Amino acid sequence: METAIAARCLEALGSPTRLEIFRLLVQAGPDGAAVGDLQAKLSIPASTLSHHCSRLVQVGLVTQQRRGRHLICRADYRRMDALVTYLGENCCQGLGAEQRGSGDAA
Amino acid sequence: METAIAARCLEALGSPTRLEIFRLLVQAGPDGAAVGDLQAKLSIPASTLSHHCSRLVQVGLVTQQRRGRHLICRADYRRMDALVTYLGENCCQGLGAEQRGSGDAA
DNA sequence: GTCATAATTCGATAATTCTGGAATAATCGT
DNA sequence: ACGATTATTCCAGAATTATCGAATTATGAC
Repeated sequence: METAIAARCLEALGSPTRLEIFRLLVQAGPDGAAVGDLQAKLSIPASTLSHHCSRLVQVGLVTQQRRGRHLICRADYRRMDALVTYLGENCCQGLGAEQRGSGDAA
Repeated sequence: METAIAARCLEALGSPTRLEIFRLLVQAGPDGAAVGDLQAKLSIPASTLSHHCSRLVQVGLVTQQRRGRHLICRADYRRMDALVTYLGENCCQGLGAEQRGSGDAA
């Protein structure tokens, strides 16, 4: 993953609301969650939520699929994994992601 | 790590310039790098760079230490590791950080 | 076609962040 | 003390992002 792309993903996740949205989608698992479900849990106006969702879609962290009147959102684990891998390789003492954590804890 | 803190860290890294600063500091290793060194590599005005650096310091991803006229910056691996762990545990299919990456690459 | 539901897009305002020149502070060498 | 170096803080303007009501689009049910 290129640095510019990583930065865009990080920025997308760098909002409390959007991070929470993404977390909810991860919790929802492969079935995903409709925008309306997210709205019910987050209690924010529909238009605001829609903007946040499309931000996550734009950077590829979330995918959307129409299902009738519902728009199902799903976390794109592939993308997220690439981001975490990028951070592990570029921002963590130069170790690959697989080796972290073996040092001193706390 | 709390979600609110994680979001702040992600936002701090979510700028191409700041992500590059952090990467440079990781590359610099334990010796760190002076603000001036960063400026030479990034070619941005001193005041702008200073703002970006303090943003990273504010969220705890970077520490600073005076050494004579130089202000040495260092990546705080502890903090970064906590962030990556948070992402692994909360945003990656519910797997702990230790299990990622065993699937298909690409 | 009409109505209800689900979500987006429009449009405008508020708030925040980014940027960088100028002034200031801190430190060192002489 | 003076000058040079290093970096911050002050300040203001530019640019971006956030918020959300109202209007619009899309789909399904009848």
